[in-house]
Amino acid sequence: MAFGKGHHLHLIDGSAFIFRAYHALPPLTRKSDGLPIGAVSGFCNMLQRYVEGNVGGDVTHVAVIFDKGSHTFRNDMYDQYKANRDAMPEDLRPQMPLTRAATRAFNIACEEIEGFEADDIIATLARQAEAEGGRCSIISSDKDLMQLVGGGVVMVDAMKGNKVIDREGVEEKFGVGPERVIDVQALAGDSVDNVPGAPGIGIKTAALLINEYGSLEELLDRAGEIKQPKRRETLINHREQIELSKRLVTLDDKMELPFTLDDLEVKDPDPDTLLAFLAEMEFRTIVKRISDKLGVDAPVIEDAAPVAEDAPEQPPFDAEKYEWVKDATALQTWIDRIYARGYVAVDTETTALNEMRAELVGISLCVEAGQACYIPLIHKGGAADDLFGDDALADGQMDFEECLTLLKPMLEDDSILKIGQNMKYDAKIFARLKIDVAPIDDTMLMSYAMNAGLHNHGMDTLSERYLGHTPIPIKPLLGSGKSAITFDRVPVEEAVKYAAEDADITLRLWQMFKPQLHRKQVTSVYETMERPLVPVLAKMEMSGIKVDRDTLSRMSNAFAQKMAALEDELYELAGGKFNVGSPAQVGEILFDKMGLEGGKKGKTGKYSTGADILEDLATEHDFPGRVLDWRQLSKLKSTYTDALQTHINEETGRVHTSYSITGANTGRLASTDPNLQNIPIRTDEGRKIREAFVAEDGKVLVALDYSQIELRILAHVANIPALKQAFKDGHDIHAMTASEMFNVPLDEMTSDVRRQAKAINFGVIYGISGFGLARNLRIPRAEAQGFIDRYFERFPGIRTYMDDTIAFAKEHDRVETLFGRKIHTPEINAKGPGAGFAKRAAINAPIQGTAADVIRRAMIRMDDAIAHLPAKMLLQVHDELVFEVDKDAADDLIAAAKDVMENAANPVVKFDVPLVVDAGIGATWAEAH
DNA sequence: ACGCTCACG
DNA sequence: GACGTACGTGAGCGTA
Repeated sequence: MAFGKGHHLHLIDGSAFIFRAYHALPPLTRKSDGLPIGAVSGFCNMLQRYVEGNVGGDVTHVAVIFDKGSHTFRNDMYDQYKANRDAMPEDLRPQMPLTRAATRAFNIACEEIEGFEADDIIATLARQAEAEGGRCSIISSDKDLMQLVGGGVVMVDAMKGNKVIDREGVEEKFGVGPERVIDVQALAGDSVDNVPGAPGIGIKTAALLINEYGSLEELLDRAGEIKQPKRRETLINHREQIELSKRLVTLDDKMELPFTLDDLEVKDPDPDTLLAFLAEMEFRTIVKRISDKLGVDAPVIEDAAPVAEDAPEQPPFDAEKYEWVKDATALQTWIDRIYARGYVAVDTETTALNEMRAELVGISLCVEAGQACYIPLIHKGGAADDLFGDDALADGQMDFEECLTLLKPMLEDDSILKIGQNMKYDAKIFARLKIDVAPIDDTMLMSYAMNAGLHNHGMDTLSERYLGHTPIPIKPLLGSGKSAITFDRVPVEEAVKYAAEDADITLRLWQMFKPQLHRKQVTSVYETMERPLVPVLAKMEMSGIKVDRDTLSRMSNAFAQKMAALEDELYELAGGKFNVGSPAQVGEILFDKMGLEGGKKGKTGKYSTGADILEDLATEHDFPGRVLDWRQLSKLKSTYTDALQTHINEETGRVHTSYSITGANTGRLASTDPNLQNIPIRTDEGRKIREAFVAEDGKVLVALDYSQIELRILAHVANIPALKQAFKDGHDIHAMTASEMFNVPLDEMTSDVRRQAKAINFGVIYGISGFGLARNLRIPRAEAQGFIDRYFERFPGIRTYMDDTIAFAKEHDRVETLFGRKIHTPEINAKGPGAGFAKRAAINAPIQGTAADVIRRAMIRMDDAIAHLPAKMLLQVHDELVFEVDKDAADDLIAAAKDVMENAANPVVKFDVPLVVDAGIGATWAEAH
């Protein structure tokens, strides 16, 4: 039957499928021979899901289109086309032919043509289908294909839940109809494909211009009429480049193809061929699924692939099935189910992301994959009550207090495990409502324990990677910018789908991760250093630290005055007004206007004006020094004295940061909203900011910090006798290093020599390089290299440690801390400049990570150790803990806390060197440190 | 949204 | 042999 009216052609962008599969899955290998097959596996799953999704659909013709080779006619037009693409990963290359074989095994047409991109073939076929009066759906999210939409052609974005992109979708993305997409692309260019376009013009501006002038050609011809001088010149000066860009982005839709539309007719796969291929790949799960579906016996796979165990059969996600809990009877049914099961996934919806300010809006629960509910509590928008802004409660919601009263016993029940994704957030919301959620599990922390370094651990990432499911995005529900609404304004109907799905996803992730923890040997890391931190941090964050607004405000004013004075001086020196805060303008004045030497342009074409460069120039001119002074004040004012005031909570009068447990790959915490881990201390002026951090009346702040913890850990792991002895004897480690290296007796040590040794000591922790040390010490590179050589000569154990660490990383794609925390280093075997980064990170991670483990252990034990004292732990700054305590109990606190910190490694790790903790007391953080 | 700059350990 | 590099973070600003 010839393709024509009533027929529907599906064109699948093969490369997009492959890359998505590759990035979505861990690097699986075939068990029998170690052949990488992660991408093939994902590709087959996607094909299978695609085929299933279209059973009974109206698809009549289908093909998967691939790219062939990397050289196309576009490279002949422009040699830089796609020149910035990274090389294909080594473990993906051998999988490329297998994806073609997989396509054929599914009996789907598989096409690729030398010298052309898949997009050109897709364009040609789409136009042919259109000409024959049929329809065409392109399965891809590549915006380059949007020019084809219209007539009978649409795109289907498989990444976004098969969202259909039609004419309107294209207009939304490009601001013009499909016919003008290439005009917009020609102007905007494309950094991914390295299409130059017109410098400084993005999609928004391009669409504006094209809509005004009708077409690119018209625009270029009448470019002289444009009012904005910069834009006018850009278009006139870059005409050729823009026209080239248009040719690059225009798809060839008139290729001569060695096959016809009729050849693409949908055919059922041959079960034997398909199963044989899948069995050969050792895809146990998908073999079983397809055998069951076709009603045939599954071929025997000798060696079970490990994927199968991790991916038990799960019902598909179906937002329509989630329950809207409206009353106590319905809720009680859920509570009964939870007790029958022993565990429940919980998620809260609130009015804000800041837990200290957010109000609880609703709760979702899930007890079994696919079976979840949402309990809306204070959604607005019931009876129209426009006088009061529609603030009436929506119908179908149970009483707030009644709901909490019913849930509280369950949430606090020792026998019911509460599972969450980032449970610290939900626990804090509940804690403010006097509910102590325990015991808990946290899928985000499980992922972190298993996969630190591989990817982030947000719900969207985890769901996509491990469940192959893209969660309902929150953006469309809340909107953005000025018109954004809070979750209590989301219609309950929509809220149920979104909120219940989160609990559903969390439960499914937990079911998958729980058995993996053992297999990946991170159970103890998770159970001793991740999960127990949740209540500890929640408590610290809720305590907050008192910050004195008046002190900050006074400092702000003083800074503003000094800045204004500096600005006047700078304008004088520059011979005119300019924006001191603009690095670009500072660079121009220094290097163009004043003609100073040493201007280096970065990749954006701007002069670099970092502090190190300006410091070098300060000897030649007054200007750069003044800029540095101004910058320091500007930083202190905007980031600290001004911004910090906005973070003072109205109710508590204190600042409540939020610690991210999974924020840093090494095991360190990260502090946000505000970041209290980078409050100034290095300069006297900045240090004053710490005077605004104060204790309540009758109390004092106590700061305890580990002395040289990373160097002590280095001395231990690299087993350097001289360093270990120096720490045991309590000597000045930097002076000792200097003495050993430069053969200077300790009593003749100069501060300068000690400073250099200190830089080397730190450099070693960071994965030292001659270049880095030279820059840090401002000495010639050869001299720096000489220092390093001498250091390694004197402490050969350090070099051995570094080599061993890198060898371990190369073999296992990860490094470990002394406590067993695993930190993945996926780039360690990469070629190119990335390799250097990866090596240094691999050297640093076990040291920084072990120190992070030590303080985590201390924090977890601290609660009990100081429970008998009128004291609270408030802050953690990597190697420092800050407490607030009644004045007369300060000494007791110091004794207790110091003991916990110094012995935090015991009994798991027995350090050869003592861990020493220094203490300080004061009315402010400045005094205490 | 992204790069620059700079605050901390 | 050249190239580009100290490790780990977060926030504010200017610029597109």
